[in-house]
Amino acid sequence: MTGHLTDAVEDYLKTIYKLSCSRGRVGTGLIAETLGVTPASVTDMVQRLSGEDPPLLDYAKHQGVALTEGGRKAALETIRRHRLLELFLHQVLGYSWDQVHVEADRLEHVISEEFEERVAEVLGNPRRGLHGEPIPSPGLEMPDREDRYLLEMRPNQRGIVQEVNDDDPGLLRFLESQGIVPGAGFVVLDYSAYDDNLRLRLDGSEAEIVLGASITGQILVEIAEPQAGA
Amino acid sequence: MTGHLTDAVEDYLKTIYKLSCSRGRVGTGLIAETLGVTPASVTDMVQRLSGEDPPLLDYAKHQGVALTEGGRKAALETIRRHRLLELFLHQVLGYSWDQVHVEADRLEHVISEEFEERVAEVLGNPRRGLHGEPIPSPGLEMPDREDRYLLEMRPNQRGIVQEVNDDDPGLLRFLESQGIVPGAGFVVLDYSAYDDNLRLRLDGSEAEIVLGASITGQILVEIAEPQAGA
DNA sequence: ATCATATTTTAGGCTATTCTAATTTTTTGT
DNA sequence: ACAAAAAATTAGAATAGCCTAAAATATGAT
Ligand SMILES: [Mn+2]
Ligand SMILES: [Mn+2]
Ligand SMILES: [Mn+2]
Ligand SMILES: [Mn+2]
Repeated sequence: MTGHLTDAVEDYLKTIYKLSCSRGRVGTGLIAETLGVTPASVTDMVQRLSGEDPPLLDYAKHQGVALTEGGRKAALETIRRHRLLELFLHQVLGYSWDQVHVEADRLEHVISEEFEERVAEVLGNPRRGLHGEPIPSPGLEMPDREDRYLLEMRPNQRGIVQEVNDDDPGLLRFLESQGIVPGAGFVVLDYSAYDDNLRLRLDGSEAEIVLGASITGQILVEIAEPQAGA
Repeated sequence: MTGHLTDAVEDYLKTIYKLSCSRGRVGTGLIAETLGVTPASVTDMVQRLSGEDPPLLDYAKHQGVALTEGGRKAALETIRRHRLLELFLHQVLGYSWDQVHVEADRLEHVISEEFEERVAEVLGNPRRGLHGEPIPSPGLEMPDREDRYLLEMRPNQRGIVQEVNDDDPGLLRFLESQGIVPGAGFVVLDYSAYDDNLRLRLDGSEAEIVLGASITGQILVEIAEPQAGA
């Protein structure tokens, strides 16, 4: 019986899911930092979650944690709710794209299956969230993605913005003001090895935009290999 | 500083508000029964809430509790959110009127002021909830009401349904099927002193409906004193 | 290989909420 | 007025989360 998961547990699982996409196993320190709690609290929680009836985490002392299949499903369930809620808050209640995350982060733990289904239907069963995030299917399948960080791009490469990190409202407002939103096509003009700045131009715009690594590391893109004739 | 109130505290205040509308001070036993917890838990909670910086409750041992002005405001804030949410779930997400209460009872503790305001706006700043409940104004004013229980009515009196108790889904489905919804006018045909049954006929309907006291005690009505000439 | 640093875990505590069982207070019925 | 019954309170304990400070373990640099 997977009884009900508490808000805290859902947030831990969600966080571990996201962190283990890049790195493999995740250390308690990183989880603590991401969640804004102390490492001691994380150790405590991961020990509890790895000792459940069907464990949600795979944990060994000093080895970090990984999600079990059950933990992964629970994480994806919460992520689906979160992303549907963000879209809903924007499209139905008129929230701006920098406001939705905080509200969704609380609501995601409280809505019923029924609510989730009705929201999905009102939104037309979307596959992408407000910031370009893929939304897990109702059956909790998550598409594999080949997106790269804008950070990795170099001059003359073309790309299309796929997703932007949504947990910094200030950054989101800036990106929106610059037209850097999912779907926007662009070309990289210049790369500066000293500070990792990228200079780029959005399709259909004259203006050139210079972005530092702390921004380009938050943006996922699809890189279009440069056409032979150009 | 009234820091954030927990879900449990909000539910206690809401419950005490409703109970103290009929009776004056409320005993711990009644609160316990309504909330589905033990009397010991209630004693504990009311002692905490009456000992806060600005107390939310006025409590004296064995004397029951009453809300302070702060407690009343907090209760009305939660009640406003609850009733707006019920309407929203019905009108925007298509919930039926017997489904909304349970969902709203969880969401009411989690939505932000922003969410409340946007929902109110989408709904057109309604004054009445889905089951006829008055919705406290944004400034938390609650209209005085003179509604009576259907229970108290006698033959030949006419009335208009104002509000039905919404915490029993089965009853709500029954009432809807009979056309007993807020706004419905009716006349009382008969009263049986033995079992307190009432027989009545809804305006624009031929059918007669017989209701027992366990139902008529859940329905608030406005009684139209019988016109002189009829 | 060894020591210094960084990371992780343990130990001990705190708050909020609830429970059960025991006790106290109030109410009621004679 | 008094005992029995009902209601309320206290005492003691559990669970979930979180914290700080101390101890243990791992890493990595000479
Ligand atoms: Mn988000
Ligand atoms: Mn969350
Ligand atoms: Mn309700
Ligand atoms: Mn509630």
